[in-house]
Amino acid sequence: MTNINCEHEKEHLLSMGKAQENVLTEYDLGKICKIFHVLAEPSRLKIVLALMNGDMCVYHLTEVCGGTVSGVSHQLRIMRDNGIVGTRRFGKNVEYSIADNHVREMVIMALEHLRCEKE
Amino acid sequence: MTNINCEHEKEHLLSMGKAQENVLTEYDLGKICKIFHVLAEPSRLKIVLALMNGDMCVYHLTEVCGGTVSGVSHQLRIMRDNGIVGTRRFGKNVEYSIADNHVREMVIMALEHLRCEKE
DNA sequence: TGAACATTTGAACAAACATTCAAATGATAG
DNA sequence: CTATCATTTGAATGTTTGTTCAAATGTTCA
Repeated sequence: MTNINCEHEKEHLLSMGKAQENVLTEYDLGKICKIFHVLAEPSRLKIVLALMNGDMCVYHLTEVCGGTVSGVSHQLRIMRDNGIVGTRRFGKNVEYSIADNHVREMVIMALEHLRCEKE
Repeated sequence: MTNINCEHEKEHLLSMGKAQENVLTEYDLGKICKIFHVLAEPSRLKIVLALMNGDMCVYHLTEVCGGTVSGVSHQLRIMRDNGIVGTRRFGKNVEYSIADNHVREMVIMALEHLRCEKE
């Protein structure tokens, strides 16, 4: 690949330089993609949106989000493995919650992004 | 489905109530999932991360992110269609940029989430 | 201990999608 | 106009993954 000469080449080469300095490891890149990936599925995002209103156990989440208990549990497992939700057991029940405020902020930003697009 | 009685049932029912009030339309849910979906692919996230350092055209992005020009263009198309990046043509070249600050914030939050997990 | 409940797990199938190569379009300069 | 460069598009394919059903695990209480 050789250089091309576009009108803004100087600026672009500068951007390239910075981008190359700030490049992530493949591992970190994968980790972050996984976070987004987890939130990218309607069934899972529904669960996260529900949990933003307060903690709930699997059964209640299923009532709010629809689908089967098994399906919801599968999705919760994936979210737990990726640090999106946290769990706490109370007797027979397991209470799920949003893992941290970064997750909350990510969802809020996505909602804002959508809201702004509409205007 | 009937009610169950877990230790925190009162709180959970309250959470359920709020969650049911704040439920999104299927359309909006899909839109937001799409946003996350776009950011969930390594090839695309690389591009977004690169663009956070400044605007670039397809060729330069390909140099920074690897892969083929065709592949990068395909991904840019998807990101453009979903309001993640914006475009501007300059002669033969097309300059790509991050669409808005919400996208920036979402990525920054994901990076923070990762950083906090490490500690 | 055993019965009932809440949740998890495993396996299997169908749908979604990133990647690639080849060909097409858009734009400029000679 | 046509040759060349930059980008886009289309079609095909191999992988990934959400969903479902059935069975297993964990927990309480009588």
